[in-house]
Amino acid sequence: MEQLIRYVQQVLPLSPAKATALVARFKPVVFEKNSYLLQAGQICNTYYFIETGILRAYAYDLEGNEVTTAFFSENSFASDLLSFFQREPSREYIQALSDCRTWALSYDDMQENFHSLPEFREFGRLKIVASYGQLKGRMLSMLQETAEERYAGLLKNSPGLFRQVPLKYIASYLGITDSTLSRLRKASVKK
Amino acid sequence: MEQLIRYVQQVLPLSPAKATALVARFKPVVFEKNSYLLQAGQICNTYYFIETGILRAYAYDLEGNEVTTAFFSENSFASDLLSFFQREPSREYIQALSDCRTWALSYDDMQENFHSLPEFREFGRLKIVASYGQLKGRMLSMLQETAEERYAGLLKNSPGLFRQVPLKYIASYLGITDSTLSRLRKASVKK
DNA sequence: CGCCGAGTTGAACTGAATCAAGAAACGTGG
DNA sequence: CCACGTTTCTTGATTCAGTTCAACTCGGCG
Repeated sequence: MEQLIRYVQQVLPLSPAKATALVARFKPVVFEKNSYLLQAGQICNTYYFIETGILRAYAYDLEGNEVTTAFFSENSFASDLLSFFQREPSREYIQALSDCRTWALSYDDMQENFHSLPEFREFGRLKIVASYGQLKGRMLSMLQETAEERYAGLLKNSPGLFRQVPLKYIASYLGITDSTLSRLRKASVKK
Repeated sequence: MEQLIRYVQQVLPLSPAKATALVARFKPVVFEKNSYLLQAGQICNTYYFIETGILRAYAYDLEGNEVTTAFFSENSFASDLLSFFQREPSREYIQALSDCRTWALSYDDMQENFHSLPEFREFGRLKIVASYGQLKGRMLSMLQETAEERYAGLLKNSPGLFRQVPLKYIASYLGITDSTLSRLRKASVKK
């Protein structure tokens, strides 16, 4: 719980009392490796803070291939924001890639927080704008960069990822095949 | 002005009085073709509703090529949301591709609205979640679809674009060269 | 021990980029 | 309103990044 409070305070400077109020409605939930926090077709009803562990979100494309849309690591939030806020069925799965300890906030509790805590509104706005920014950055990298540049960028920004998750998930996150990722890795060792 | 009010009411059902209050701070501004609503380096300070006209947002990639990141048409909002909400310099240009009539809301006026009008908070949240959704859809289409599928999709969803803006901008929006777009167009005529 | 998922590698193939040239449309000044 | 220069768009030839598919290795696990 302290970890979540510290995280909130680092996003938005708040007194300990306010910060504690903000997180009061989060409930502890654990997931074991390979279990699902969300399945396609469900309305995402929970906003999770990940205390330990790592997750991925993925969807299926038209030909039935898995596409990894996001990774969620320790000290960050996991959720399908679209499904969560627009109250519509998700097209994604969110799966635990390791055993995970999380803090869960339900949609209703979040609404309560929005109504009763102005700071929570601010926090929410900051978080969604940040998510928008991440998505936009990734979007631009897909438009502008080669596979090699995207690989190099991810390796630089999230070196831990390569130690924690199977390469095939990383490949589909980068929008390339696992063969190509393997070749990129080989090439980058030589340099 | 009535157009803006109608737009607001269609996003969020509201009484005429409330809707009018929501848009009270918007000011009319016109732009002529090829002028800029925002330049890279500036902090985006205005949220524009486009009554007539069409705009595009673009940035430069590492090699100095223009990349069109978005189009904004009549009856929608134009802004660099990241720069606007995070109060940091934009990396994009927003340019009028035709003469435009707009309604402009400044950052400060938006904050006022957020504080004084709960409905505006709701409206704002809906809009940013919708923008997030659009970006995510485009992101997925970049990951999953071929150039041809993306072209077909855009043609289906925004046929008007092809009549209003130069193809080279559409090409860079799709993440392809103008040569390739030209060939795709030729191929799709044959079918 | 044998199997299975994860990763690597090779060879052939392909979608899209590049580069360069030409045609068509556009707008600007005389 | 025409002439000229500038974009815009098309097209061809070539190249290249990344895919596909299949074979093979390796490490873990039942």
